[in-house]
Amino acid sequence: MSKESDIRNAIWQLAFQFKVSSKKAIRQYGLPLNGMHVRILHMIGATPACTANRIVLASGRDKAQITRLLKELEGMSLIQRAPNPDDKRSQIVSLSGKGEALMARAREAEQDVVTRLLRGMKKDEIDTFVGLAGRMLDNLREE
Amino acid sequence: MSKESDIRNAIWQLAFQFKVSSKKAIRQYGLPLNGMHVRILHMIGATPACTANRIVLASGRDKAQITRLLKELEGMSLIQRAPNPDDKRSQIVSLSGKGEALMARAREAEQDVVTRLLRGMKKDEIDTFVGLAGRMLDNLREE
DNA sequence: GAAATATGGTTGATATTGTCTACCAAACAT
DNA sequence: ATGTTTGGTAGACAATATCAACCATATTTC
Repeated sequence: MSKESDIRNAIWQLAFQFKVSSKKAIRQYGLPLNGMHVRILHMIGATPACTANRIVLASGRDKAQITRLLKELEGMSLIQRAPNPDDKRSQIVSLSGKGEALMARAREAEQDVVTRLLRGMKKDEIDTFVGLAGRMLDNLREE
Repeated sequence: MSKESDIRNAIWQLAFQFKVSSKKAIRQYGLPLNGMHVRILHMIGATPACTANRIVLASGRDKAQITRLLKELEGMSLIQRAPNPDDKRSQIVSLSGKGEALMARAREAEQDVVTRLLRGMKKDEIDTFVGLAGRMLDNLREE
């Protein structure tokens, strides 16, 4: 198997299995969230003055998709919106109290998966992996 | 940002961007294939006595999904089926002449993406990444 | 200051990928 | 011979992704 196949398979298989494991963990915790919900909630929690556009930029996803996801999260009362003082077109979204509580549980669920993922790995190996992944991502984005 | 967030983001963002770039390349080559089509065709090309079940096991995907994908590829005359001499329930699938030709083009398209992905990276860095990814994948599968 | 262009967000429509269940024929175990 | 498991298929639905068109607002240009 060529180098090309190796790297492609590695990324493809790892990402899929990781997603499946995370989804299973979220489900086992009884959380009413999908993968993208959790990802978006993490971003909202970690981003001051968070707007839909910032999530679009940070995630690389289509703005239509992000708009829909935010609507679902709003419908579940996990986030709240406030007018953006700097731009009448947009709103600042933030986690609601319920959203915060739910995200705490989600973090636990995901922590379990990451612990399994990284078992037997040294800190510098993890850092190496993240660093290499970052460089590859940068390479792809240069276009 | 915690170690947990780092690794999760790294895998998530890299996999997505890689998929998007690959899809774009396939499209630019004018190939009538989706991501999963290309993946499956690769597997068929690389697997002697290939059955649906072997693809299910190798890819981790649902057998219903694999069945549908194979049907689509058959419909596009990219693969052909022959009775499995060892098991009357299953068929051996292989690339047709047309499938071989199309896969040659797909490999070119994907080669371009991998070349960009790996730009500025040494062979041992790539091997390290693939090795680390493999270990993580193994960790997740242990359950 | 008005007009043109770009941007943030929304909606509609559709495509692609994924998941779960039930079923049938065949293979395997008892 | 019977019961259980397996390979594959089909139905139904869920989740994720993409593209286009639109509106209100912001920015740029003249």
